[in-house]
Amino acid sequence: MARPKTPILSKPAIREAALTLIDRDGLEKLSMRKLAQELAVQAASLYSHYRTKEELLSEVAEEVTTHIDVSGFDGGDWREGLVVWARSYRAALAEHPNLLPVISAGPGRREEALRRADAVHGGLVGAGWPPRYATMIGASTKYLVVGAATNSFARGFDDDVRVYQDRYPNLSQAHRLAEVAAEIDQDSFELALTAFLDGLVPVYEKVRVGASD
Amino acid sequence: MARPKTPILSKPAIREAALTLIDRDGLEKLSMRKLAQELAVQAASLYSHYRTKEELLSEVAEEVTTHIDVSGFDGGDWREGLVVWARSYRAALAEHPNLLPVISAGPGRREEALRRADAVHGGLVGAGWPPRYATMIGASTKYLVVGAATNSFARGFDDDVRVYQDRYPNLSQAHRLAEVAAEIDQDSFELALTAFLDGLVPVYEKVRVGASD
DNA sequence: ACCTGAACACCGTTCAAGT
DNA sequence: ACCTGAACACCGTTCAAGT
Repeated sequence: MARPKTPILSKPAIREAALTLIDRDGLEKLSMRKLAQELAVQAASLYSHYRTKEELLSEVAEEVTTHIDVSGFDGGDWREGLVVWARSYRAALAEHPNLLPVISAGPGRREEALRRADAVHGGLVGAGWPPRYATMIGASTKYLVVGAATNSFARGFDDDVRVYQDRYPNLSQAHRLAEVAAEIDQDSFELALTAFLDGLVPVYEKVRVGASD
Repeated sequence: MARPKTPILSKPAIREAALTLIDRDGLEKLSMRKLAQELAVQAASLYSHYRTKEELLSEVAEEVTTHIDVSGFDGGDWREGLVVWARSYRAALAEHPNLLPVISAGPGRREEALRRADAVHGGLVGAGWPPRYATMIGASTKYLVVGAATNSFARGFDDDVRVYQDRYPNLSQAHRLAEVAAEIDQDSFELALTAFLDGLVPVYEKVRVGASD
């Protein structure tokens, strides 16, 4: 049975199995051999569909980030656009935390990622930001999202941080992180996003183009 | 010559060689075998000094981050403290960009990282921020630094992004990134940091403790 | 205590061969 | 076109053995 009449594998099926394994066991544990085993196939068979492991991971990352929402710019409100984009971006990363290193490795050649970057840039320019500021603000917002995801989901503190409690007294509060980690992460992200956007307002007043007031 | 009278290896020498190879060839290319070869030794010999590759990398990361400066809080000015911390943090990451994944994997058990986290938290509380806000602001600032480093040094766009220029017209400006990447990165980081801190000021006025005015 | 040589249990990827 | 079996060139880590 070297070649069944109907193909066993397909790109979507391979991606799905890969993502399931990554979610369950972590990115480091994923190997082409284990992935093949999960699909009841030989490792070499995967290479009939994906040329490299890297290419496979890149497409999985693309799939996961498809639901990032850049429609918030449609109304012409740059602040709304950034908030919707940032929150949906963060939500996408939170759904598959083990995939974060792949996603944050950059959009690479991923079509959708480039389309979204274009929409953000265009939305900001359309709202009156000079192109150079649009670039910087797009980058800055991404910093916040990716940084928040990295620190939150990649576990910033060890599980047994309590060990250090008495040695570093000021951390006594921070150590409750282990218990209320998700809540603190969420609140920190919202604080950072709000403060950042509030801080941008006076800049906008100063540099915006097409202003008549 | 199974054991020379004076040891060939030492932890600092191993770390130095590892960092040199990481800087030169990238984190992924580093293997215990290549590292051993560089030190004119067998791979197994490294395990007399470090129990795992992970432990070695963790200590290299600790070494690289030693110069992060939290002294800015000494004057009681939280804004100055955060600026000094954030800039020196970013500078440390920029010096060894290939090591970024290891550093952003979290402080783990690294002593110095915990001491700095404590200093930041204590500095913010000392300046009048409620403990909960101190935690959030410390986290947020780290988001900015780590996010900026990830997007900047881990190459957010492909080298040959120009391919997409006509397909995504609004990216025409963003594509100059390739040439002026370092400058844009720097400016974006400063813009984000400044806007974030400016946005925090009214929050501070509202929540600070020990205020008499 | 520190290093060696050989081994174990893995990797990603290639390729002739089969249908 | 798609899958197999075997191979190649690697990995991190262990361990008895040597000094």
